[in-house]
Amino acid sequence: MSAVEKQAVSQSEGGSRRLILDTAARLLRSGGYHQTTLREIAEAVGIRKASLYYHFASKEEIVEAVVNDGVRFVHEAVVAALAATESAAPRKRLEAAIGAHLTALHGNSDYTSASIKVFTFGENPAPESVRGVRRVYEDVWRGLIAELQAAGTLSARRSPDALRLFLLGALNGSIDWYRPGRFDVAALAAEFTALIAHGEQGDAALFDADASSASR
Amino acid sequence: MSAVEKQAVSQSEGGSRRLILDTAARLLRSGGYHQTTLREIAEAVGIRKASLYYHFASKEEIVEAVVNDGVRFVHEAVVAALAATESAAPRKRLEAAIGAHLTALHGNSDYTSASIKVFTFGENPAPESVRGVRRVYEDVWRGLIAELQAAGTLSARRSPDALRLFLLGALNGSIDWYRPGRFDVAALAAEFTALIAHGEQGDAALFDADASSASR
DNA sequence: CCTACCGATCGGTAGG
DNA sequence: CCTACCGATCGGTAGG
Repeated sequence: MSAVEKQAVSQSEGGSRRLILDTAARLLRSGGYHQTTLREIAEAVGIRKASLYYHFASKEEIVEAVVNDGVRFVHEAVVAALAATESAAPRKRLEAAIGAHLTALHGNSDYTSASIKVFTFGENPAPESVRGVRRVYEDVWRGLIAELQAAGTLSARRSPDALRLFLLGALNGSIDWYRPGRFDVAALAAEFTALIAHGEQGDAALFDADASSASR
Repeated sequence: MSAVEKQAVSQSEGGSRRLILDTAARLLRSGGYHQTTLREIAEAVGIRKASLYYHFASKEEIVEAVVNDGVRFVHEAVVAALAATESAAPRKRLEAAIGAHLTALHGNSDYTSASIKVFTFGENPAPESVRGVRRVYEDVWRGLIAELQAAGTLSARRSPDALRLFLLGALNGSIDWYRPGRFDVAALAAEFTALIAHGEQGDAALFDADASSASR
């Protein structure tokens, strides 16, 4: 079976849905909702625009699928990072969660950054499914922040809501300035953790590695 | 001269340029670049769409004017806040600057939030004038952060770039969640200041007022 | 998954 | 600041 035949088969077998979403995610990441057209998506995929309607009912449905997948992606990454540091120091868990969030945003997948881009510049009220998926992810941070405030890693005197909104805002804001090479994600996660976490004296070792690369 | 006559005169005398920009700012704030059309702007102003071209050469020119004014507006507000607290404690100066930035974003003017909305979701590379105006504003924060790190209010061990990007990202991110009534700007400024500034013991009085209103 | 088509709307221009 | 107009492009549909 030739590569062309294989592609034809894989498309007819349903892989084309994923291919459409991958492409849409990439275009939405850089162009946002209105700048991204169905024609662009179709052309990049290699089909006709009308054929998109064989897989999806509307542009909104495509965008919604990308946005939800993007939130689920970062959600799973952060949950995994917390599971992997289950018995580590609270501060390490925070750093791991921040690192996972930043990696989801700036790694190889376009879904999460597309999600932020589209949602942030959300002209229309986000569909209910999007708000639900997002809230579930935010709950992970609510839980983590409560844990860290109880442990004293984050000040118990601060509003948990303000903490979460401030931190997630700062992390998501990195899509506007983050460029690989200027910062690397691990160094950035360590910097951001140190910015809001107590017990700075504990990060002397981190600092040597951090600051030199993060202020490069 | 009545208020209505005054308005009519100011419009016929060239106030229409300002009126167009005010209207564009309001629409750009809620809709972003692509969602905001010249027809909408013209209709809201009460003229024909083609007449916009009597005042501006293109949509881009209108948007650019709004965005630059928005950055200048927040810039002036922060500079004024710093001037007003010139001899105050460094921490108070930080709080004043944060409060001024938040007030510019969430106060009565639409320009700054339109600026953030359009710039953030900046599909196209921002025009040179926009990048210049923005950089001048960022320099205010560079200076303040250096001052605060020297004073020990912000940790000198943190990257100044990371501090600035983190803080401004968090502040600008508030356009996605801030609603008057849930938080008030002054309480929010105090919370955010406490989140990143040292010397937390000093803010016991603030806290009593803060947390109760900020976590409402 | 395709060809062919549609009404709506976009930013912008001509000419006054 | 207006009327009148334009080519381009949008998301979406018909019918296969």
